[in-house]
Amino acid sequence: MQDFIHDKRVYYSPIEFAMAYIGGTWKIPVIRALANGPLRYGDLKNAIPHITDKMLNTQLRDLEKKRMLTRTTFREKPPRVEYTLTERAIQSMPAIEALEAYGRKLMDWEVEGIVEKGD
Amino acid sequence: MQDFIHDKRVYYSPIEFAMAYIGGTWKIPVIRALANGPLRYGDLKNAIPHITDKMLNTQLRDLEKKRMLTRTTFREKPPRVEYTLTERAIQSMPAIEALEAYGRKLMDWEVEGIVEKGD
DNA sequence: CGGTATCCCAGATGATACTG
DNA sequence: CAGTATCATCTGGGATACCG
Repeated sequence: MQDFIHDKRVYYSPIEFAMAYIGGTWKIPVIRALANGPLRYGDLKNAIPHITDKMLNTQLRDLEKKRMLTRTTFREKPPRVEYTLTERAIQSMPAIEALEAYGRKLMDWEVEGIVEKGD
Repeated sequence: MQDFIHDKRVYYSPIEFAMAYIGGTWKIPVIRALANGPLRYGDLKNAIPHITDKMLNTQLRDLEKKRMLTRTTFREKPPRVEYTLTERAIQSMPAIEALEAYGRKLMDWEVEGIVEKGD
């Protein structure tokens, strides 16, 4: 395919472009945590093991900029902030599930020590 | 899920583990280039735009170590070396295709400037 | 509660040149 | 043909501390 330019960056394939949206260590965990409905910052942090404030913040800002989620502030006492997935993010689910299925297969192979034809 | 330890590294999910096998800029391009059958180093380099010798080598060694492909040397004149995908790599195709489909969707959305509900 | 601000490092990637 | 070697750079992520 031809190169695709977006936001001053060059992508050599649709896959590379998709990776900009769901790649990295934390984007998929964040998307999955929000899959069943909006969550607040604190809930999100509790739902994602090992994530630090810095990484959660960085990822939330980046995902918002990429229009993968929206940030809604409710003027309550105390103020409440909710994060909600957009259609863009919801559409990534099939790819995420395919990745997970493949990851499970790889893990099973490692654990069972299976050696296939060609190894 | 519980943490998964492999080769002295900790993985928090099957997805993270899958990414170790097909993540990064060059692993998927290499796997796809070999999808229709074995290729030699030079053919591989020609088939993958923009890749440098260093990155092609690094990825071939890494993929070989992860048993995603095999390296076969034919004692001919001049010597010939062929790279062939293993079953592990072939099984990654569904995930790769799902990623590509999602990437194309994202590209279309960017180009068409479509704004979905929630944006 | 819901974040920001710094500083820092390792590993991934790139540029360039060289070799059996 | 099929690689290695070196050096430079860029960026994700961690540690730590602070703020309205």
